Amino acid sequence: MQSLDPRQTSCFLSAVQCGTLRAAAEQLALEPSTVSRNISALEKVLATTLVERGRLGVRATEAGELLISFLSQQEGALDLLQSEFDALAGMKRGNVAIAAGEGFVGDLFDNALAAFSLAYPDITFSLSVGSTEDVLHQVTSEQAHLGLAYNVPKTPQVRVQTSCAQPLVGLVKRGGPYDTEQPFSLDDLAAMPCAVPPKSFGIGAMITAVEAKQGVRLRAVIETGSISALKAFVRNDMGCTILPRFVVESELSAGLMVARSIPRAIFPDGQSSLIRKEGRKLPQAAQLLLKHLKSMSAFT
Amino acid sequence: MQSLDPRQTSCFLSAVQCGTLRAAAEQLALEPSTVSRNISALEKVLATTLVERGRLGVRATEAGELLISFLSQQEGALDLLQSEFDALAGMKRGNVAIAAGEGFVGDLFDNALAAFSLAYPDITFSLSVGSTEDVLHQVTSEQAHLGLAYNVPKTPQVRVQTSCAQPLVGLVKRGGPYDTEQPFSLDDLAAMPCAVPPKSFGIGAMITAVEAKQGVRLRAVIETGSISALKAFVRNDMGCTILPRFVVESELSAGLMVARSIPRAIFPDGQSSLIRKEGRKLPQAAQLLLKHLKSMSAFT
DNA sequence: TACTTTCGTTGCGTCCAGCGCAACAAAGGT
DNA sequence: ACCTTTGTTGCGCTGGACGCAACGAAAGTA
Repeated sequence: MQSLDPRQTSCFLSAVQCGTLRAAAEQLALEPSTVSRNISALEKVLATTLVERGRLGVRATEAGELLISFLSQQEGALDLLQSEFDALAGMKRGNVAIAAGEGFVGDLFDNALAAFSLAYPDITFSLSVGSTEDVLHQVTSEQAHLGLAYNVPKTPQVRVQTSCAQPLVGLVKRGGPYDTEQPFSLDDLAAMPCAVPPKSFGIGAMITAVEAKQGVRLRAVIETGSISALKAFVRNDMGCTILPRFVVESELSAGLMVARSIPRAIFPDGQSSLIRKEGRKLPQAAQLLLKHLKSMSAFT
Repeated sequence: MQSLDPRQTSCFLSAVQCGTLRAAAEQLALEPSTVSRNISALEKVLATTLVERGRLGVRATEAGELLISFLSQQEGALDLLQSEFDALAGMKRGNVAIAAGEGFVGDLFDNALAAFSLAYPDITFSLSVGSTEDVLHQVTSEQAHLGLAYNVPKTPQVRVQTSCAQPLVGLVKRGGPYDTEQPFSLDDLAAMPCAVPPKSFGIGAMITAVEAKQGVRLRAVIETGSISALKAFVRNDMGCTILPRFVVESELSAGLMVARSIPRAIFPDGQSSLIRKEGRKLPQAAQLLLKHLKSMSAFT
């Protein structure tokens, strides 16, 4: 009964993920020859070909796909084992991988992670920031334990742990030329330059849907996934952006910008959601964090 | 995300199985210092104590028990992966473990394994020979993939893949003093010396049941599980033995002995069965062999 | 109580398995 | 036709892992 050498399997996984042995070598800080040899050794141990090789790089064979799946399951099982150890020892330790829309980041740190880290100093985090699509993908592919996103589409693979209606508001510089000092009508919005997120973001998708439904087009001067850029757009009085209120709590408090509501007839309420993969057993640390994330502004 | 080094885990498993590091070292052909270091390294990687150490040796901690369980599951998953590889590649390779009553051995080789091995030269076999009880145990404890036995009792753990009614016949030397040249009555059988298998054999159990029911006792001069011995008993004209016909096909063809039928009123038909453990997923090679075994004389 | 035996551990020296480097052949791109 | 990038292989180097020896601790025995 043979067993698998972690150095060999990590070379294999990296190679099929990167697409070439040389890219894998770079990722692993090894030489291509090392990666090549380790994969060959693994193929010998398992007596099967794991990758197709060529000038265009490598691709997993069907057997390779089986091994990827096996290793993924094994990693999950090892995570579980580790968290069982942690639970057993009464220690709260581990790493939690979070994928979040950038809009959540301020809220996440201000209203959750700061206090949590104080209580559990041995728990670490991996935070990746991206679109609603990215968050969804990270959660379903088990690269992230938890996801924070806006307007997550319903999918059987994802369990919405908690969510909250979060209407979009129009954000402009207080007292600037775009500040009409009253709720925005669609005409108001259409008349001024806007900065919006792309469609892969929950907000961007919603804006696109409203444009289609209302037969109107916003003057999207800037389209970006960067919340900082959207904020900077407003801060510099270049026009208006449309975001959920919780994204800019601190800027509103500081009086840098004002939020004007938009009638529900134009923009129905969106949802901010805390998600996890359905059926995935989370390590202890992630389960602990789950409870704390409910105190975020996004969910109140 | 750490992973487990097979050298470390094998030292750990051996130590908890053997009870001392020194015994494990001996088993693994290593030095005690090596085993000690490997276990310590594993504990460091997992950040938990896996064994309690003392003058009386080592014992797994609760965390250690979790790891043992994990490694066992991993080994099972790896076996399955390997057989998936085999199936995928269309390669006919692997080892099939068979447990059989000795009576099946001739039939097994003559009518199944010879042709099968020609067609699949890379498939190997482990054959253990024993009683019906032994066969049953080997199959249910997954030491054997397939079992060949006579009069297998019904049990939910066992699936009978194929079976066939196989009446017992009286076997005597052709033309010898015990050859009455007509079917045996119970009195005939009781009057001559017999060689019979023990009760743990399907045949032996059946004989015992008939003795009880008919209120008669055979002169069991020899009781043995060795089919060769039973045949030799007849070949030397020492008396009669009682077996299913397929056990002695070649001897009958060669004219060395004759088979006289026994009325069903005395011995109801027995069953020869090909069995496997219910719910166990068989490797590809065993599944292939399964089909071929149906052509044995025992099942026609 | 004193001595013996067996346990796991640690210091130290040795060595070879696995690495990096360089060069190569093959295949796709320009 | 030439260039670039791919994966592979020969060869030399080295440090990680091993064996050996000795140690301290704990249980067994006389």
